[in-house]
Amino acid sequence: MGLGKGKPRRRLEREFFERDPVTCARELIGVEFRWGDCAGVVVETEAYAEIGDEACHTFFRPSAREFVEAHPAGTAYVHLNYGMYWLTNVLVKDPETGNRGFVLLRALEPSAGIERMRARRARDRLKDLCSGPGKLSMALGITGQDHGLSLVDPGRGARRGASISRGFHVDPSRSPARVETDRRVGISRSRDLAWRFLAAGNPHVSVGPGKVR
DNA sequence: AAGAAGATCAAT
DNA sequence: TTGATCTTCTTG
Repeated sequence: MGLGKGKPRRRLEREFFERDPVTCARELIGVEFRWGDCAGVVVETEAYAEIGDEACHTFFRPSAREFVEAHPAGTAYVHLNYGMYWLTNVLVKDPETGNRGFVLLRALEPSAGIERMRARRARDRLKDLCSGPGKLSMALGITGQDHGLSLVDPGRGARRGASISRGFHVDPSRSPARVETDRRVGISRSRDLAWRFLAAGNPHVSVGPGKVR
């Protein structure tokens, strides 16, 4: 469906994810995320930090701490939430400062493979396809099978036969996105950290800014 | 062995 | 506002 046939695109390399999670989360806004024959522009993210953030899985899950140790920056961290929905993250590790954590993908504006997304989601309206972390994982077909896959080494990772077009792509000539900052959604600890980032005014987000208590 | 909590979603 | 659904971790 025309993927890769538009403007020139550059894949984000591992170095992009070798920084602190908050910076990464902010700078992923406006970047295209491709997954096989589907893609969307990232319009909402959240940062989670290994240290000093009680909402991060590393705070209460030993297995998450082991995952951080065992994998390089740019690895997919996919987990099942509430027994029903897969949530997609990217592992971030800054080798300079030692800052480590995750960026949660919370919403995309669909840009390719839309019919496929509609079928997976059983929804028609564009805004219902990827406007939440569980929704976007479902729309793209991301599951626990993809936990541990590299998003920066195409063709390598846990799942055999995966598409080579998995990962983040930018148009180098694009103007920087206008980004809004807000508190994170659905957490009970470390509520006060303003580590959620949104494409300003974009209708494809999960929850608009200012609506998180 | 059992219980609780959890980065959600859709229907009521 | 509530029910669905299940893995990880903690406690006994």
